[in-house]
Amino acid sequence: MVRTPVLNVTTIRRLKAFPWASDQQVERLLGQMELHHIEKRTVLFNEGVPSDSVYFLISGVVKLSLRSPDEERVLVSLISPGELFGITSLMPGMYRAFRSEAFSDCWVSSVRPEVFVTTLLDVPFTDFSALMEGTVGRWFALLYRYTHFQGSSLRQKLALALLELAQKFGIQDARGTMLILQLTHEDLADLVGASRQKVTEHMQELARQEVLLRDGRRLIVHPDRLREVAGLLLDEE
Amino acid sequence: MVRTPVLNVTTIRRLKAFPWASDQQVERLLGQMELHHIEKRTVLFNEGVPSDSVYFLISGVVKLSLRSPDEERVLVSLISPGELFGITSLMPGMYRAFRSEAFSDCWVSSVRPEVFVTTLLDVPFTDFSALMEGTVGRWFALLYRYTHFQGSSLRQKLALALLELAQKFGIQDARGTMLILQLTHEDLADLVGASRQKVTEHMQELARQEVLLRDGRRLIVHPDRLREVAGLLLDEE
DNA sequence: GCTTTATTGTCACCTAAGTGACAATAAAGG
DNA sequence: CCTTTATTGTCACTTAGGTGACAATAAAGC
Repeated sequence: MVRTPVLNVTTIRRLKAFPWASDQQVERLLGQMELHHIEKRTVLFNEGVPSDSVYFLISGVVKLSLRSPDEERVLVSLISPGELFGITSLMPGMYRAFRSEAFSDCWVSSVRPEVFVTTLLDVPFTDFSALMEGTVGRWFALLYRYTHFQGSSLRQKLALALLELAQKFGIQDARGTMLILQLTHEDLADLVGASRQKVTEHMQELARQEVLLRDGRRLIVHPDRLREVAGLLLDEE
Repeated sequence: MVRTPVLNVTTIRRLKAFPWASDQQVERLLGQMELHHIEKRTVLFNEGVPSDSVYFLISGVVKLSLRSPDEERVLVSLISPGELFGITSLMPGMYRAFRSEAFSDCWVSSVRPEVFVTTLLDVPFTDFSALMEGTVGRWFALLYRYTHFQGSSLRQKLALALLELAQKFGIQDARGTMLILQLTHEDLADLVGASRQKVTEHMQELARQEVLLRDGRRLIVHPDRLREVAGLLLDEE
C-alpha cells in the first residue's frame, strides 16, 4: 500500500539537504542509510536512552517532545522534511534529550553517527565528536534548562538554574556544594525570568527547607535536593 | 597592577579544557591566541554583530544576555573558566545571538574560528562550518526561540512559535505564508507552554488583527506582522 | 447522510507571579 | 568608624494566564 520513496542524490538536492556535500559524498552516504516508514504516533526514540543514530527526515513531520514535572508533554519542536535530527548521537556518550515521534506518517532514514561524519568530513569520528562536545555541548545544557523551564513553577525553575550553576561554579564543602560566585537575587531573577521579590521569597523558602543555605553572600546548595525540587529525580539528564 | 596570567599547556590542562587535544595541538593553538584583560561590566560583543572570534575564558565570569521585548535583560548564561564561548562564529555568516560582558574582572583569550578548527581538527574550516550549520544550526534556532520566550507574553510567544513554523513549513500563497501542517490549538499550546483555551483566545485576536487567517484547518500567516507582534522588528536574528 | 469523536469558542472563577513601596540589613568607600 | 549605596525582606494590590465546564462546530468513520 505504501510506496517506498526513491532516495537518490536528486531527492537530497530537492530537499536542500547537505548543500555543501559533493554528489559522491551524498551517494556514499545514501548507500549506508537505512530507510524506515513510520506511522503517525509511533515513537522513534525516547528521552534518556543512549543515542546511536542520526536521522534524516524525508517526508512527513516528526515531533520532538519532553515531559514536564507535572507529567504534561512539552512540544519542543516540529521537524520538517530535509532536516537532520537525533544529533545528540554526534556527541560522545550522550543520551537522547527529547522523545521523537511521528507527527504524521513519515519516511525517515537513519545512519550511524560515525558513518555520517566520516562520509561527509574526512576526519576520525572521535576527534569530531570531542570537539562538538567541547563547543556545542554547553549550548545543549542551555537548551536543556530552557526546555525544562516550560511548565515549571518559579520554585522549579530556580532549582534548575541553581543546579546548572552548581555544576559550573560549585566546589565541594562540608555543608554541600558552594557556589564561588557573588549572585544577587536580582541576577537569579534575570536568569529564571522572574521578579526579584518573588525570587527572594522562594529562596527563603528553599533555605527554610534546607535545600540551600547562605554563607554571607555565597550560596551552598544540595544538588540532590535541588534535583528533587526541580522534579527530575529519576530522570533523563 | 594586573598580573598577566601564564597561559600554557599546564594551565589549559588544569582548566580541563580540550582534554582530547594533544599537547602539540594545544601548544599551536595557544601560539595563535590573543590574551585580553576585561574589566567587570565591559561588553565583549553585542547581539546582532557579525561573529568573527571564538573566545576562551581563563579566569573570572562572563555573562551572556539578551534584551527582551520590554527592554529588560534576560540573563541567558554565566560562563565559567575553562569554557569556550562565542561559538556562533563556528557557523558561516552567523551573527552573535547574545551579548557577552564581563560579570567580574576576566582574562579571556580569543582566536579566529578558522585557526581554532584547523588547529584542533585536520579539516578545512568551510567543510566543518557547513556541517555544523546543517546539524547544530537547528538547535540554535530552538535556543533562540526559548531564550526569547523569557519575559514574553503569550501573544508574543505565539508569534515567535508561528514564525519558526512559517520558516520550516511555510509556502508562499497569494494571501501570505501558508503552513502545510494540521495544527490544533492544543499543539500550539504545548509548543508555547500555555493552556489550550488561552491559545484559542489569542489566535482569535491575532486573526481579528489580520496577523493571520484560517483556511479550514490550515493557517496562513504574515511573517512581517508576526515579527512585529513578537517585538523583534529591527532586531538581531 | 448520520453518528461519533475531535476541535474550537466562551465563560466565570482561581492562583501564581508581577508591581510598587518601603523598612531592615549588609557591604563598600572614604 | 561612619556615611553611602546595594541588597534583602515584607506586604498589599493587580494581572496574566490556568482551570473546569459546557455549548457550538467541524471532521471522521461507517
